[in-house]
Amino acid sequence: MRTVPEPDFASVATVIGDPARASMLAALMGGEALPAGELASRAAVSAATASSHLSRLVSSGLVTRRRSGRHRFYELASADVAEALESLTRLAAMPARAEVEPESRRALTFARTCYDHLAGRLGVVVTRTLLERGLIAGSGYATTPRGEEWMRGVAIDVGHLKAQRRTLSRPCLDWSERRDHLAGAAGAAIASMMLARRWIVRMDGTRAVRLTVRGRDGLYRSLGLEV
Amino acid sequence: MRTVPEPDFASVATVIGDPARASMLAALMGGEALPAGELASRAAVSAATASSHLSRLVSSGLVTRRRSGRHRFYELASADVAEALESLTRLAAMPARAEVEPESRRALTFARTCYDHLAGRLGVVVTRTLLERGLIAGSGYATTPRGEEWMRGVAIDVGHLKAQRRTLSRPCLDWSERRDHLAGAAGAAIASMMLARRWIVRMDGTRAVRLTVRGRDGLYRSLGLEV
DNA sequence: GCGATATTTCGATCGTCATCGAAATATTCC
DNA sequence: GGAATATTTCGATGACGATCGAAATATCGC
Repeated sequence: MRTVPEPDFASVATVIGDPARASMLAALMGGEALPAGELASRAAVSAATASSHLSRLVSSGLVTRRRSGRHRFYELASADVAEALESLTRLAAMPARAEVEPESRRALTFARTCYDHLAGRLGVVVTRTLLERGLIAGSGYATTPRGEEWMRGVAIDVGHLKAQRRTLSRPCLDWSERRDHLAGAAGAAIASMMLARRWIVRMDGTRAVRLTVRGRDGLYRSLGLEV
Repeated sequence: MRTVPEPDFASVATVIGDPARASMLAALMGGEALPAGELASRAAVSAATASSHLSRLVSSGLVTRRRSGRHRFYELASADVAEALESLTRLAAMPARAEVEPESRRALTFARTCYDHLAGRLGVVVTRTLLERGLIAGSGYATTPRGEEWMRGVAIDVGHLKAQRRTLSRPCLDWSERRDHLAGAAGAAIASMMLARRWIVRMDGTRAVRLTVRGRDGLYRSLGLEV
């Protein structure tokens, strides 16, 4: 038996691998902090079970806990966690879905947050427009000089984004559309800008976001995109 | 109970999370195909147990099987799998190691492959030199125009690399050095070039590689790097 | 302070799955 | 063909951990 030391990714994977914990992580992928009770119901387990799972998620460093009165809010610990979950999702075989989509899923497939960037049909169509306009390019979705210019035009501090350890822009597989949307620091900045300007607003209780009239207008003015 | 459908990353994580399977995957991160028996001994389990694990790895799409006589060689299915494992490793808490490193580990910490690119002290020092020479830049290790030129100079087809879906260049945390080394399509191409020119050669049975005299010379001539 | 709500701790139960040895199958070498 | 090696299948065992209800703790609203 050899005893070559290896980095221990097994323990992290075990933590993520439990169905209840995975549901909680998926809920937290919306990017918002959620209380324990909400996470319990999302995972369909008792409060007691949820509590034990949550403390494990915290002690393994995947999730952070913040107390606010009698509630305790949980949140993904970092963008690294979101990226790891995303890379696992990419590996997961996408089940073929022929069924009609239920009302509850409608909003989610139209537009939602994927941790800190935009996903769903809206995310995909915005990304396609960025490509068509030459603001991002190539299969790696690299930001072009014209793309940087555009970002500055919508008040995004590109220099600040480039200083981060994070990749500036990259594709992220959209599970409902089965196509890529834009992720990375630029993707996050764009979604953040859209939220700040109230082009999109979060719908409570889910990861879904709603496109406002102002947003429709903003997308048309800044990208020539008609939604 | 809500039944909003979510992508199923739990099942993939479960597969990765078992210690025996994780050991096998870690061994396969070396980038080479290995036979079942070898993987059984790396994971310190019986041949029967290994066989069951391996078929699960194959059916979940993480690993591919190729038969060659009475052997069966296993290999990571794609760079996506390697990237997912890497992102999990980044999340795994690195244990503080104060111990003297045993001989068996020496070669591994000096230079090894991390799936398809170079890691270890050599990987880190080459990466640092690329940064100092301005061939890659920023905390995202983006390839610069001068970097592309340098790659063409060592017979790497940059256009081909850019056409891939993969990120051209990005950092990857080195678990033995606790610093980043270069990964992505460019990192893979450089390691591949070094192997092809026999600047480095694989040491059998491990992920370790050895720097040849020719390699020392090549690194000096192409990068001015004295190892 | 008191009832209501949110969360955690405790203790017990139960199912799943990793594990192995033995036997079966496949392939090579001579 | 027959012995040796590589791998898989089968069946049985055992351990870990996910689960819950009940009780404990903490906070809020009044």
